[in-house]
Amino acid sequence: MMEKEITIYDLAKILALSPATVSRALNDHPAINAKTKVLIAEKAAELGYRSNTFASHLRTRKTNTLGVIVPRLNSNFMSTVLAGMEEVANNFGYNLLISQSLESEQKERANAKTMFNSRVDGLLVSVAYDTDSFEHFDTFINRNIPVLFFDRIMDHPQCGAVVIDNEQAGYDATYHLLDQGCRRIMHVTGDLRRNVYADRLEGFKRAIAGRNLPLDNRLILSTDLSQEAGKAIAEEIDDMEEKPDGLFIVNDLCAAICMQVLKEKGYAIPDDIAIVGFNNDPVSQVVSPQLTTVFYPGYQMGKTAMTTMIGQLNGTKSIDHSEPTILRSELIIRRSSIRL
Amino acid sequence: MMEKEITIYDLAKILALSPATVSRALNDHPAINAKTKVLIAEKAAELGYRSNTFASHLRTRKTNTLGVIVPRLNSNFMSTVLAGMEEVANNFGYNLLISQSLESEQKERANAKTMFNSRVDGLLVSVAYDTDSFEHFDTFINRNIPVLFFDRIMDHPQCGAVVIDNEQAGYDATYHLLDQGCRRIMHVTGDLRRNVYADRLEGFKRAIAGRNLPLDNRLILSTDLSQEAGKAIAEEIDDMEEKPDGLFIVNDLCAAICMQVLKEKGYAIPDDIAIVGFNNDPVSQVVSPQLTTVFYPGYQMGKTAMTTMIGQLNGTKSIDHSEPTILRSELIIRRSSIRL
DNA sequence: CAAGTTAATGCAATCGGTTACAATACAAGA
DNA sequence: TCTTGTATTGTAACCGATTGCATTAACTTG
Repeated sequence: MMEKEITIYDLAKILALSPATVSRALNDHPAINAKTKVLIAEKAAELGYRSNTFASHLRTRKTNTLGVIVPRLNSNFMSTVLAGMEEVANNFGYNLLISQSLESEQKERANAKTMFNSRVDGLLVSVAYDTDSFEHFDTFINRNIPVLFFDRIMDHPQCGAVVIDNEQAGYDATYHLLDQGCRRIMHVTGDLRRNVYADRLEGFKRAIAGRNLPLDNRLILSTDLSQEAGKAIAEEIDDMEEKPDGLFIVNDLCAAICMQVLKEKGYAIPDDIAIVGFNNDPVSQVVSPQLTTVFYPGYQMGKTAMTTMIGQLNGTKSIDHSEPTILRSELIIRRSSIRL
Repeated sequence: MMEKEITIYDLAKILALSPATVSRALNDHPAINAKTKVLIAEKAAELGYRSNTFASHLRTRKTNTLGVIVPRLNSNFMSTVLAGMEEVANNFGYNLLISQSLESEQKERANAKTMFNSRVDGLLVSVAYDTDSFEHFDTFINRNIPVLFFDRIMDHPQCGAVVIDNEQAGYDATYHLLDQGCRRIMHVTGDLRRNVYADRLEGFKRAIAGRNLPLDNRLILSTDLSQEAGKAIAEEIDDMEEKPDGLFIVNDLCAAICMQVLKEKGYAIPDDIAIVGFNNDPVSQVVSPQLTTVFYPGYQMGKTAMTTMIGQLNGTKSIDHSEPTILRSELIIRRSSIRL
């Protein structure tokens, strides 16, 4: 039952050729006669030959493996990103080593270390919630291993980045709420060290300023965007004297929970408070009223990031690291925010 | 900047020892003097030595990499399973090669092939929706590479399996609906080739039979459990003459959408129709009324599956393949089904 | 026909650990 | 003192693919 693994030496012996010729033929080397190539390819297929990647990697010092570190896998967005990455990586013969940091810098460091020891050819990262330091990526930079950030990026002169225009998305969402007559909009965001949250806040501020409305800092909340946070926000609103008439929470699940609690407390959505979320997560469609949100092009982001990475590895594309690649996002208007 | 990679030969030369001694010391071989080990370990740490896994794998014919194939990553359940697997794998120094079949047998085959060519030491699989054949796993079995199924399992004498007791879960959910006074329960399930769905159906039938109620086959629907399916089911119910008073849909998102559409059509939940979902997905908590569902112990399942796999690889645990490992699930009762 | 090209293939070293089989040193036992 | 045993370290042959540098045969050209 247990079949023996067949090597280029076996093929060479059977075909009365040298291992070198077999190796070159299998790699489509131009110096090898076309007929010989066919012969070797056929025999290889017949005997179920598969290249020993370890021997190959040992010799070439390339692993054909790329590391991916994400905060969590369990979001619709992330798994879509990964599907996009996987498609491209597969096409180019790369494997993916995927791990989650679970939003902890410590785990992110550990993951990075594992990736480094696995000698990935490149690293794609969406950084954790509380990551402050870049130092665990320095080892890669020092060894000339490309690091590319996506979505949650870090600013580094030698690293590429793929993002959506969070500032614009934040602006659009806020503008829409203003457009629906909201004048006192609360903005619930995440850790402002992360570009995605900081940028959305900027967009929020720009939209407010655009209407010459005052910016009330008490209406800007930095939370962990968890389900508990959603509940806490609703409680807090209920306790406020001057209540907001609009709510822009940059996470759908958090927004959905918050909306649910507000409804239980008797607030009418969207009439008392109009709500906008972020990500176009499936929950945004099952809550009632359905949640206005921002569509995040995950699949596209994954494909773009991977294409960029592989382009850089192959040296075909020289990456301009000065500016991140920016993808289009889109405001999806649903009933949670339509007041007119 | 670009640092040179250090090898055991470098260490050997610096310490005036042989590469063999260095290798053995680093692997904690008993024949090596304790002091020598310390000496070598210190020097290795000082110079930032990292073992070249390819050389090692080439020689030992082990990759320390395990393949994981899942239908999709984007469910709370799956990513929790993976977190559990990752934790255990990390502890034992294994890497994970993760890929999604996107519910397609074809893609599952492709993934399996990639895993095979990457020479994973073992494979953990939750099979796709439409997988019929086992043949793409035969290559692993033939080469004595252990294959372990989890959640969506295939019956094979040489493969282990980790599951929840789907029959019991289906029974409990149905029993609960009956207990709430439902007498005409509709069961919406997935592809009955999959154990998870077939078993839940069995539990459903057992509960119905337990009350001496008739089994109406028109009330058993096999769907793809998608969001669209959820909508279609609601339409179908609305068109029925004898409408069900209970609804057991084995997927939370599908159930949530169905409930939403039913509500729009004027049905009172749970009074007209009581609803139970499956998986304890976050959506089950944000819909109103909150959805009764079955808790799925994902983290536990991941840990158990990985522990079993690694135990088998190390030969420490001899696996009993005749019976799958069964984990406890739990019915979580929420307002969508409480009528009394 | 000799010299120079071109095309196709082979030789052998290399990548960096691992490990079977010595080899060495020193202490205990005869 | 000589033998045997034990503890430690060394030698060298792998693992399988890659590739710089020949080598050989066949073909052109002056």
